[in-house]
Amino acid sequence: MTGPVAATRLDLAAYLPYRLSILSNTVSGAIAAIYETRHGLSVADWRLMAVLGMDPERSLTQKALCARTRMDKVQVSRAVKRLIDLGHIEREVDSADRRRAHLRLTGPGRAIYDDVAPATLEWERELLSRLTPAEAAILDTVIARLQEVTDEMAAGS
Amino acid sequence: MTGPVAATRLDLAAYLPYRLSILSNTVSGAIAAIYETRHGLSVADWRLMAVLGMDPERSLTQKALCARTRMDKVQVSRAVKRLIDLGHIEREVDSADRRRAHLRLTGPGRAIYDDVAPATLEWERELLSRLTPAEAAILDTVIARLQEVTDEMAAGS
DNA sequence: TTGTATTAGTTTCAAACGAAACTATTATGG
DNA sequence: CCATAATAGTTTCGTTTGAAACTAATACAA
Repeated sequence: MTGPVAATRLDLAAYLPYRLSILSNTVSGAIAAIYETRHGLSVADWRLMAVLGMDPERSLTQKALCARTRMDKVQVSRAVKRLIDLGHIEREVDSADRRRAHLRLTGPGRAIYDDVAPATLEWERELLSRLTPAEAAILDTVIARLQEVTDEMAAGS
Repeated sequence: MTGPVAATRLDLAAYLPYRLSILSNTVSGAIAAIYETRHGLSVADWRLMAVLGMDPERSLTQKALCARTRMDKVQVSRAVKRLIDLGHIEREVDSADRRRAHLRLTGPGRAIYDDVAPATLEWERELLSRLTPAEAAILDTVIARLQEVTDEMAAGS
């Protein structure tokens, strides 16, 4: 095996992007099972409800939801429609600019939020309990840094 | 706002599963652009080629590819078919057990591997260069631990 | 004032995906 | 020896997704 060729061999098991993907998918899958099983919600559905539930008295536009969740506007549009049809959120057209609408959780939507949010937070706590405080702190820093760097690299393209 | 209610509010921006998902998607998206642009390959396609390229002299079955990539067998099946149609991999039925086939990169497939693998490794190196060696080492440990724990929690369900 | 650019969100359509069922082959136990 | 179970992989079909185009509304410049 020549040096140069061996040096460029990619070992998936050690490759950070792959490991991040697998870890993220496993984690998300486990949590998605919670709200899918209990309330028939998709990942996109819950993600919007999670943002709207942060401050239930405050409404958000779809554009704002896109920004907060980093989801594509089409995906947000579809999830919003589903959640309205399910009666979990409601829409109020902005009289100052009829292109947009204000969205907020309904009473039933809030009940679902109050059921799911603690469960997903508990799941996170359980997971993080396996790390030392120092590890958790560094993980937090590293994720923030990698996100910033990757966003920069993506923006530079 | 009452204590208990406020305590269970979920802040997506601080929520580890969400942050992992966003980071992973951003990273994977950037890398996927490399092989999609250069060779028209999907994430699934490249993932299989990456595994087969690790040791080109050795063949693997679809079951083995599922294990190495943690991909669903249907997804592997579809990607294998596509890669065979593209001429990037070839299949040889196992004479001892005709249910399975041995898969390996073709010459052209290997050329693609030799083009993409270094580029994706370089991308990873560039990303990791923004971490200190200590941070990178802890990240490695933490990802492994979290994967193990999440797999356990998933298996316990 | 008006034509054009931009914005916010929706719809269309082809491709991809997920769950379930299926086929071909081999393993196993009575 | 043979019926059944299990395995490896494929196909079906309905749903979801992604890219592009579209609609309605507002902003802006001449």
